[in-house]
Amino acid sequence: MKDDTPWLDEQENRIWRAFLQVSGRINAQLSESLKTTTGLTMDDYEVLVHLSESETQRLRMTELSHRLLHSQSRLTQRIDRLSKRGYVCREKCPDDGRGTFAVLTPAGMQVIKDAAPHHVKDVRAALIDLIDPKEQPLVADVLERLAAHARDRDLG
Amino acid sequence: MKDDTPWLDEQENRIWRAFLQVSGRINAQLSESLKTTTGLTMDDYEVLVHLSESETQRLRMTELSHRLLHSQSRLTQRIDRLSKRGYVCREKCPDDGRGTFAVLTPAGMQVIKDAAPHHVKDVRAALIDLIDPKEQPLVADVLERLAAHARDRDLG
DNA sequence: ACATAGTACTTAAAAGTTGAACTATGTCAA
DNA sequence: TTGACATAGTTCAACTTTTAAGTACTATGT
Repeated sequence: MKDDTPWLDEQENRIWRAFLQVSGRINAQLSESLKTTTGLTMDDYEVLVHLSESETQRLRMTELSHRLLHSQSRLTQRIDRLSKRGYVCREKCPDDGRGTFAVLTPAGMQVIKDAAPHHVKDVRAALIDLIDPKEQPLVADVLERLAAHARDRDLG
Repeated sequence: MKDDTPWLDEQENRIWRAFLQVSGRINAQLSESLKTTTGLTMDDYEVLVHLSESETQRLRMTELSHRLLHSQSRLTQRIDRLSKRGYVCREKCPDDGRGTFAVLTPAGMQVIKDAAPHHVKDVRAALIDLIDPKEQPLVADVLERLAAHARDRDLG
């Protein structure tokens, strides 16, 4: 490469390093905690959350894989495992013969309801409660800007 | 569970969702980019960075696994692969018969030197350049607070 | 000096992920 | 219609990570 991108300065470097650490560690801690209290991985939990938030407790496979940032084959296999455990099932999409819905079962709904309070507590302890309410608007703003940018880049 | 942890409010939820998205997407994008420009995964790159920053281009396996947040066996196998490619090698620790150093080779040093400018450019594009310099001190502060907390929790 | 416990790392098998190929269905223009 | 192409989802082989032992050495107490 031959261009003028400047190196990261002191403060930029601190941001980058801390970001790496935080995203790695928070994820690890939440996974750990979820697994011991509910037997679910973070990925499992995220699947169930997205389904539970859908009006009809169901989402198309492709839509769900986009939301989770998972490949389709990864999702196929995760849904296989979750349905073996009885937390989701598949339904053919009536409008499109190619399509499949992942559907949350009552058992799945129960599991996530049981898990949620623990999880919220962990999210607070690892993230939210460490950000002063006065800082929160700016943090939310920056994070959403980053998220929007990353999303655009993934698509457009 | 039976306790008083309050649910996440609107703003807290925005922070949490955006955080999840950002950490997932930035990681995916940097990996993608690293892989196409240098053939390294993010994990490979991180190994080489840590070794290159050590005074003597070497670190004990356990120390390295802690820094990377990888299990020991995961690191063992990653070092196996990197050493097959000639970027690192192992050396017995003279002071402790149980110990092993992972050591950066000249080829490894070269690879990372070639990769770094691309990577910095990507980090800027995905993260740094999207944070206004006026916001950076606060963001650095918050992220380091989160990192410190997560680190403490992992150890003590 | 010897047993016991603990640490550092590796190995092997199971579980999960990736990426390409495959099946089946839908769309659209000639 | 039909043929070409696109889309939804699954499958399979190669690869990576996890989990659970296993090996080898160090530290500690008697």
